[in-house]
Amino acid sequence: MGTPSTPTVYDVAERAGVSIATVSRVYRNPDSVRATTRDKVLEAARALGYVPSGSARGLASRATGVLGLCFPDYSDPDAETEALAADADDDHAFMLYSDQIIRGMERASRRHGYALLIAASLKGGPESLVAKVAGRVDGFAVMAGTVPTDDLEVISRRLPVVMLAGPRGIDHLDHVEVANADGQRELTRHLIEDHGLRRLAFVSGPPNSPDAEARFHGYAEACRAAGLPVPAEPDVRTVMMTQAEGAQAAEELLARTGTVAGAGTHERPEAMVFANDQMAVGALHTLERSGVRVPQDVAVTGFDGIPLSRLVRPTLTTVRQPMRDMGERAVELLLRRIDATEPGHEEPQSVVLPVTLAYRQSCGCG
Amino acid sequence: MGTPSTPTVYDVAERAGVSIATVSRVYRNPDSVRATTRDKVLEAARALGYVPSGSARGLASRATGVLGLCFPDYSDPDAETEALAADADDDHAFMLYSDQIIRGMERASRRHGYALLIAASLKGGPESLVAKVAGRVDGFAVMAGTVPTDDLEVISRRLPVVMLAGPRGIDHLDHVEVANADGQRELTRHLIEDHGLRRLAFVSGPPNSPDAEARFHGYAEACRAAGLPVPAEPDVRTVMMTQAEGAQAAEELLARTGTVAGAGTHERPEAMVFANDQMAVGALHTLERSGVRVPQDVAVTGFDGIPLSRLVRPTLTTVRQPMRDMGERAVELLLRRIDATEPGHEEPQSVVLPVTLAYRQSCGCG
DNA sequence: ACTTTGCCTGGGAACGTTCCCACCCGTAGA
DNA sequence: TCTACGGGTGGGAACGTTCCCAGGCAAAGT
Repeated sequence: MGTPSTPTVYDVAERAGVSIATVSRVYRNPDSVRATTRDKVLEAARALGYVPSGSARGLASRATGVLGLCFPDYSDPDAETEALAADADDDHAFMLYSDQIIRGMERASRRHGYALLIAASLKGGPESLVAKVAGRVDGFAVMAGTVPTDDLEVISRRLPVVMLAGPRGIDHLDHVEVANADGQRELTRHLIEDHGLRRLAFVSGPPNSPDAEARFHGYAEACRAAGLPVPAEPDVRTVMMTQAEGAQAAEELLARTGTVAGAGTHERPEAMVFANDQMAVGALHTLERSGVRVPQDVAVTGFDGIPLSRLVRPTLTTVRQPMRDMGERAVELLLRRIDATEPGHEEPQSVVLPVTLAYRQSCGCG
Repeated sequence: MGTPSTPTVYDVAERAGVSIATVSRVYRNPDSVRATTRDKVLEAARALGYVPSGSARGLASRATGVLGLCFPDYSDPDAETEALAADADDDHAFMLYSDQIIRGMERASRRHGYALLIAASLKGGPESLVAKVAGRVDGFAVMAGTVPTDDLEVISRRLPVVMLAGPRGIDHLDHVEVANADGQRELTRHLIEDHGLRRLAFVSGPPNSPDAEARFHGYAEACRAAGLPVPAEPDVRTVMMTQAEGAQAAEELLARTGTVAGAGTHERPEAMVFANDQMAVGALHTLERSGVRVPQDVAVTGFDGIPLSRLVRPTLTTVRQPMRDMGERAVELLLRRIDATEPGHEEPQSVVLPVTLAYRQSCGCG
């Protein structure tokens, strides 16, 4: 009694001389309360320092008004390396994917009256992360590889989940991705047809990276379309797709140059096509050190369109991904499910966002 | 009852043949339950697709495990203008302040086992924003000018609130800010002493911007220290501190050059000191168009250290703010309050983060 | 064989809202 | 004057957890 640590509807009701139902109404549906009563309540609330409990409300109304986003741990291995092309302590000026997606989701959420709960996966306890978010939102988006599939399977039975940029993994989930194959195909076509390059090499990531795989397929398709030999496998595969690995991959490709046992002469590729910008940037450094000129001696391309791609010299030809749109679309998909008043489970929807090409110096354009 | 839309502890308990208390224990304190029992429960939960309700938990335990952040609406007037120095559709590659603070807070929150709830203030309903967040978190940070002071006053009586980068407004709040005056003073000293400039002009924002005011004070102090006339007011004031206004301010300063009625000859300033980077960048454009060379004819400096400041030509000398640290410190302050087991209200704490100077081309360095 | 000591587990009261229902009462229609 | 109607309000049952308190029971101590 008296003044408990945090005032509740009861306290406000008592002070205003009304029932708790009326207090609730004042906040939920102001128009249904007579003006004078409303003012009394508001005044009491102000005096008491009353703030409605989101938890209690969420419990009673079975809706939180919050959307969630789970993304991978920020600190990627390149976090520091990235800085080498810029002021040392300025690297945090660049946005990561997650930042852009956050921005997109935040915008869209806000527009629809939702708040956004974000949580990066902690290597430690996977369960803790999801559990924390899942129980607290009306629906959420997951960046690929953030949440164990098993957990996702369970959770997605209870609330809307949309998968971002990944393999759809669980087949009944909505998901949003970018046109990886299309982008890579077009970029490759550009190298072949517009620049007349013939000997290409593709550097990919691990086989379990759906993005990298899709890009490789686009690359292979372009080769087939141009009548070039169609590779069954990427020329090089890396594990983490980092700058360091990209540098190493470039080295390896250069090393293969020359005579190769049984295969006759192996000429240096005219273009190194990387599955992401990070690797391409790493390669750029290696090539420069080796005295190989880009793009005169060899063209280099990336994928993603990270800010660094434009700062590096030569500027990197790449494929830009609309990460922000991705966030926005994710929200739309979630809301569609949430608003669907629980009736027929609609077909899982899959959105593929178009990418845009950035032709810059490293391929001979710009 | 059969299979209600969403399973609860009761359903799990029933299926596992235990009490709801045990189910709860399995999630909250696994070690307190015998292994075999635990497995039964987990198995039942999995089968049912059970996800603990965050709302219910929050209600019962009076803690949400979530920290909040309210920040101003993203879409600033310069959003598009910014792009003019870069690829047209690439402007979203740059981080805004809010992004960096989000990143900082997210990192720190995660480290301490909290999730982050973010919400930008919607011009429309101010109440709705805060109410939504406030009731749902254990404490939150507010960027200056995002939440009406009255609301803040009420809310801060109920849970920890820390003010970011603003006037502390309400005096019992913790707050975090950067050393605006120090940075501007040092930068100004640099112009005067290291470059030997004498005629400086300061372009500030509106009087109600505490940041801009603090910077002006630092500027004035440096003038006094150098024995130069101490300005009582900035030479120019803008309203929104945008690029456009910066450009206009530069024009105005140039226009003042020449004979001024009654004031004798008014020489062109040797340095234009802007209270933020946005305005400085705008000025750079104007000066270039006017054929005024930077830094030969006039030095230009900004404040903030936005990514654009390094991309623009000449590169902009500025003061970098550690926005990310700001987010981290904010979290620390919040946790301190939260963990304080409600006893003596500690003194409100005020953290001032040091800034770092970036001497670049626009002042004659770099 | 009889306590004592703990480990596990079950009971049940909060936690602070929302929302359906019922109730009161003044006004308009008959 | 009586009935219908409807805006405004109060009562009280959920909502799904957590957590304190007991109680049961087996292993260990006397």
